[in-house]
Amino acid sequence: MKLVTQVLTETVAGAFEKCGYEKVFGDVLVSDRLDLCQFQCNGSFACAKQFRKAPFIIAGEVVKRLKENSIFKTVEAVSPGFINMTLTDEYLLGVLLQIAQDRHIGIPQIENPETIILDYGGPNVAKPLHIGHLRSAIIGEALKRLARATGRKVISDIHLGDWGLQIGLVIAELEQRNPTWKCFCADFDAQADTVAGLNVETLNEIYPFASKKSKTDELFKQKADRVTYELQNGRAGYIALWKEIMRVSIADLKKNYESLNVDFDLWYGESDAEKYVGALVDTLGGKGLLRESEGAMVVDIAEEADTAPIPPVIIKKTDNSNIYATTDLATIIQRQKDFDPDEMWYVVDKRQSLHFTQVFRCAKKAGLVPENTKLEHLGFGTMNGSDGKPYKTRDGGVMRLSDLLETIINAAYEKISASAYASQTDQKEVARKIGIAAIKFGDLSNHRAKDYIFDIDKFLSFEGKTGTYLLYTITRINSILKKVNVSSDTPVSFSDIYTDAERSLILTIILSGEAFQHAVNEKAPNYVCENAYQIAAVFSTFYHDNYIVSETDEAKKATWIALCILTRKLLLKHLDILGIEAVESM
RNA sequence: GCGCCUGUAGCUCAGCAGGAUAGAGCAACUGCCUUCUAAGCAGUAGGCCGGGAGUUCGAGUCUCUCCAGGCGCGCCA
Repeated sequence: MKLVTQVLTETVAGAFEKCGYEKVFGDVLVSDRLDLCQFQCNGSFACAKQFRKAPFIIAGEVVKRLKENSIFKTVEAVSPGFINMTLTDEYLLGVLLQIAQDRHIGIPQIENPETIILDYGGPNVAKPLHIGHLRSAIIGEALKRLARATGRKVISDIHLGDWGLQIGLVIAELEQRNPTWKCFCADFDAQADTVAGLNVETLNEIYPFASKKSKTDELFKQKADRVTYELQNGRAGYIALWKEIMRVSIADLKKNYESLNVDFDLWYGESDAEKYVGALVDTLGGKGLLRESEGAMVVDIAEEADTAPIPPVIIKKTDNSNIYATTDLATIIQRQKDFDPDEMWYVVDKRQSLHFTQVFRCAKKAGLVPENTKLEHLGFGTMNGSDGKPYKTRDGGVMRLSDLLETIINAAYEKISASAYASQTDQKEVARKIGIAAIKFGDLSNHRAKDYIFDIDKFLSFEGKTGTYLLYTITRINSILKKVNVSSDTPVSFSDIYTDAERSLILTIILSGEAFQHAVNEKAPNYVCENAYQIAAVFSTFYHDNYIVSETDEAKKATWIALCILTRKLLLKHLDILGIEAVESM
């Protein structure tokens, strides 16, 4: 269905045209002065300039035409030239009913859905998830759901870091510790020989250890580089061990992402792009883009308009092994071949923006994707501690994602245990949902590209503008529906608007479509958060002012219940898009 | 050095397709649980939107400049 502002824009644009002006001046916005009106049009000012006439006069002429329209309760020209509009209650109720009956509850659908590959998550195998991985997962998941909710086709890919030096480091360290393992023998036979079993704990411990060691121990670093190269070139023993690392690590990752309610269509990794590296090098070579520089093979991507020197992309390192630009480019070839997408979005730390500039330019230059394919890096900011520096645990280490979740979920559990409303059976599950909601909403309500201060106490309080508040609002609605014995999927109807609080709620619900539109255009889930909070807050006022269960006027009561049902449905939709699960009671 | 990003209330942040009185939450202070969950509601107080200049009828929002902070700048990802 059409957005209300869109319908009004057409109406007002028509009025401008009838008055002899141009339609472009008819843009209608949600009023920023809700005390004066619901919608406004400021086109008279620009129109005044062009037609050399006072804005107030023009607004007056347009308003005269608009008054012929019965959808307005009031429509007036206000000095110095605003056009202020307020819709009739009948009209609002009509739109509300449309939303209630719309398959997409008023979320605008795109006409020509594009196919988008969404690359987020990006964890490294053999490396425990820490809070640095949180944002990519949360933001990427929300963007995926948001894009899908507005009709787009999205294919999500976790893009595992499973093929670079980090694997070489782990294998090198394993080899030093267990030199007798069969997989390290030159004559390892993948058919006959088996690999020693690994577990997550070992892997989690070994990577930080090896990484640190490589910085001080030059010989070890050289060994890791050699292992990386040999792995990428198919040494059987290393491949077999790598497969074991992958098996253990992916199982653990799946568990972690599942607990965050994050899931991927594709569990591809850098290693899956390996088979396209040959094609990449051929293409680049064939187009004469590849050149040797300081022992490495590179592609120049600097452009004349650049305000800063942009270094070339390294395709092959001095030792002929691949680097992340290589696999990213090879991955683009793979994605183009498999899905022919219209867009590729990368939800990756904003500090990598130079890297993506290089990769995207190289991809375009080499014709790896059609000219009009959009390649976009959606960078996000760092999660800092209250000291403004990257978040650390008390002892200065990097905080494990699982530890963070546990802390918050435990706090939620304590609160739940004290509640009179929580059912005894699923308190653990309810606590988990509340904890995840708190973390996700806290993250997503910040602007994506900005760094933000992560204050764990703020999350533990479960008060104010939080994910908890949204879940709480829904449980209140659930409670009412239970008391009046009405199912949440009962078809709704609305007889009238009885109170101001109600009108505010209705208007907020109606304007949700605009919020979703804005969110998807800007690829900014924080608009969804803001809108969800608005709905919940306005509902809470309405809830506080009017007692629904005890209402004796049947028509009024039925309308209010209908409002509860619709509010609940819409809030659930917001939460779903944010990747947050609701609870029945808490 | 060059480039990118950020600077809004005591704190954490929205707002940045330019519009009429700059919004939340937390913290502080007042009220409200014998009617639907007080994880709530209502209210008070708190701002030269980093400084300066410009564009505009109109700037927190656009441009320039200065200041402060963060980040990035070839073989890690």
